[in-house]
This record gives sequence, structure tokens and C-alpha cells, in this order.
Amino acid sequence: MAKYLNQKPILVAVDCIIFGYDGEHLKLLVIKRAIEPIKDQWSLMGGFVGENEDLNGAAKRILLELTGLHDVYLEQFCAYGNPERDPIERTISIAYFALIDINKYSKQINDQYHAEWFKLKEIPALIFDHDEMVRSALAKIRYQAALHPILFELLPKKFTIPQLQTLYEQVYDSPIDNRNFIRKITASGLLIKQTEKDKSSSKRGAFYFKLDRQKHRSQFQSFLNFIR
Amino acid sequence: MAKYLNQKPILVAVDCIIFGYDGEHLKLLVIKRAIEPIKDQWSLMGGFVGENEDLNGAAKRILLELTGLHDVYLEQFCAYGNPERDPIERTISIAYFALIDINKYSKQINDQYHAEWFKLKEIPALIFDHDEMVRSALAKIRYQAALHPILFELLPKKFTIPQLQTLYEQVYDSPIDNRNFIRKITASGLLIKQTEKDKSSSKRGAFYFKLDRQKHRSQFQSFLNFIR
DNA sequence: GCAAAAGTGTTTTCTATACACCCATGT
DNA sequence: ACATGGGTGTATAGAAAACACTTTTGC
Repeated sequence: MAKYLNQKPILVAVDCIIFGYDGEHLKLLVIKRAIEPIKDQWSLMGGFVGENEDLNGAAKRILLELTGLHDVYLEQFCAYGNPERDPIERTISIAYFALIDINKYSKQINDQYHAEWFKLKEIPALIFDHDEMVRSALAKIRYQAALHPILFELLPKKFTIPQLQTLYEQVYDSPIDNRNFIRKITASGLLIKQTEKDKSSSKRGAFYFKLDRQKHRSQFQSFLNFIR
Repeated sequence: MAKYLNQKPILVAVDCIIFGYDGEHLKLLVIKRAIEPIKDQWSLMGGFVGENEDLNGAAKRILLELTGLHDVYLEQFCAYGNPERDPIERTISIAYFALIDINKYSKQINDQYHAEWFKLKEIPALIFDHDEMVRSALAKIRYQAALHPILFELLPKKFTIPQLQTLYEQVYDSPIDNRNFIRKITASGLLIKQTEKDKSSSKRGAFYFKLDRQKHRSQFQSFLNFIR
């Protein structure tokens, strides 16, 4: 087969910016590199794209290796290609953000990576351009979440309105009026009220809701304006 | 310097989806490949990322080669990495869309590429996954233009409201009420009315406007909702 | 005088926002 | 009985949408 001549191939990596929410705080999952080079520094979870792998496939694989999770919400948001970004060897990186239900994550599955969750305001310095990736992943999530119902991906199947509201407040780092919030959320028709309550965080208890998966899919592209 | 071992590098290309507007129709610029392999087929303008070049730099260079233009609005929107996407050799491609003032473009500058403008509904089949790139570039532009004032990039320095409205109608492929359109546009405060008129398209003539570059920059991130 | 495109206002509906109190329950 | 978090309604202001006629002027 013919080949392109005189072109220099480049290493291609995928990095995952993994967000989780524990019902109280929005958190980022990072790993401490256990191997040289640059051992013991905090880093995003990443890896090289394999020979017969597409980009999404590589991102899924990497996420599976770290978290043990399939079927995670993953979105490609930027390619980084500064020639100096990785001092070891020229590498371009395709960045994905992932939104996972933190309750499904179990550390044990892959503690070979020394993964750790950090609250957004307590993230340590990361290698390479990973700090910038985190900043722009967060900006992208704010942008997307203002228009599309993506934050449900961070919640368990059953969740309460106060949990959901706190999540939005975390993402936008600002308080939300809860009457207006409930009005918008219920107007969206995306939630199905359950009969059980979560009594873990108050005496009265808060009703559980489930996401209406069908409506969620069909309304995903319509702009929702949850936040302004 | 230490290197990553056992990793297979991949060719990295940039492809530009170049949109232009002639005051009447939104158009796409494509080239007829003059060289083997796959000679004489329609293609987007692309090229490989150089050894000391970042991704935006490569996109700018490629755009300059084809159009002779600097300072073009360019936005990276997706990386394509299917292992089969380029049958000649494994290549990943970082796709950018460009919005250019078609009046500034002059064919002569680089007719080595046999470039040609096509109306959106008359685009020929393109090689590789370029058809898909065009589709998603257009979707991205619709998305962006609904929220940010990017379509001015397609217009000359002085333009008329009817031209602007026709542009929006082309992008969204749907008619817009011109009283409501003018209200929104003037409310945005982005336009500065000129004293001259464009008499080329009507007897009465339409006033020229200029973009208020300062406001344009400062309001870029605020969501404008030009279209719903 | 007429054809062709530019420009102009009003009404109605909907959506966003601001705001404060009662409810249910475990201790 | 009281402390804690959950849940509820209304009034106002602003934005979007629907809608049709008059103006200018070159021919």
C-alpha cells in the first residue's frame, strides 16, 4: 500500500478529566504516577492510542483501567498539540472529560494507579499541561450543563432534588434559588418522582427521583437553560 | 532524553472546513487533489502537523497556503481517529472550521490546489471522512452562532442588515422575521451604523454597518440567543 | 406609476427572577 | 418543643414571537 512520504508521525495520547460527585462536593480523580519518568507527581489518567484503536475507544479503555467502569459519559473536548507540552517526547493529546457516579467507583479495582479524589478547590499541581486541561474541561462542562442535561451522569440512579441542586451549585460555584430551581427542573419533565425518601440527610427526608431516560435522550439537544 | 518505549507514533493531520459567504449564499471551499494518491477527488484542505508546529499553527499555515489569508477565524472542533479513516496510512486528523470573508479570498493566490467554492447544498462527495467533518462543522457553527456573534467573521468590514439576515437564514436554512431580527441585532449593540448606503442590491439602498470590535470582544462569551 | 427591496411598532405570550413561610420528623 | 432540612406560590419585569404596511427610488 502507498504511504505518505517524508511525514513524521507523532505519539498520540488520550487524557481523561474525570469528575465525580459524592452528594456534597464535585471532585476530580487524579493519579500519582508510579513509574518513571516523572514518578510520584500528580497527573490525569491518560494513555497512548493503540494501533487498532480509535480515540473514543482509547478513552474508554483508559477509563476502564482506572475505574473499572463501562458506559461512562465521555466527551471529547480539545486536542492539545504544543510541541513542548510533554518534555519527554513530542506527544499530542486528545482530552476527554468523564462524568461518573462516584458511588460506582471503587478504589480497590485499580489501586495500582494510586488514584485519589480531590475537591475542585484542592486539586494539586499536575504535570505537563494537565492543569490547563482541567480548567478548560470545567469551563466546557459549565457550558454544556447550561444547555444540556449532562449533570445527571454524576448522580446515582435515584437521587434527591437537594442533591441535584447542590451539584449545580458546585459546578457553577454559586448559590441557586431552590424554588426557581425546582420549577425549572420539574418543567423539564425529566424527573420521575419515586415513592421512597432518602432519610440520610434530614429527619423529614427528601423524595427520590429517577431520570426519565427516554425524555433525557430526546430532549438532550434542546437547549434547556438550567442556569443563566 | 528519555523516550516512551513501545509506543507507535501516528501521523497527525489538520483538516480545515472553510466557510465563506458572498452576500447571498453560504459556501464551502474544497480542493481537487492534484497529486496521487487519490488524485482528482474532492477533498478538504488539510496537511500534516510539522515537527515544531502546534495544532493551531498547522491550521493557520494550511489556511494561508490555500487562501493567502492571515487572521482568519479558526476554531478547533473535533479530532477524528478511526483507524480506517485514511486507507493510505493511519492518520488522525484534528478538524478546524474557518470563517472567512469570501471577498478577501482571491482564487489566483493558490490555484495550484484547484480550489472551488460550493453552495452548501451542492457539495460533491469528499474523500475519507470529510463528508462527516463538514456535517459536524456545520452543526458546530449553528451551535456556536446561536450563542456567540461569530457570523460577522464571514462578512466584509461594511455590510448591510439584509446581508446579515440572509447569512443567518443560510446558516440555519430557515427564514427569519426581519423586524424581530433587527430588534435583536440592534439590542446587542454590536453594530455601528454608517452614513453610506449599499445601492448595489436595491434602488433604495441599504445602510452599511460596521461591527463594534470592542463590544464584540467583550460580549463574545455572553449568550446572545440570536436564534432559537 | 410601478416594481423591488428596505425599514418600521404594537400586542401578546412566555420565561426568568425575586422573595418568605410552613411542613415533617427525630431527638 | 425545637432544630433541621424539605418543600411550596405569587407577583413583576423582561424577552421572544407573531404580525402588515409604508418608504424610497430607479426604471
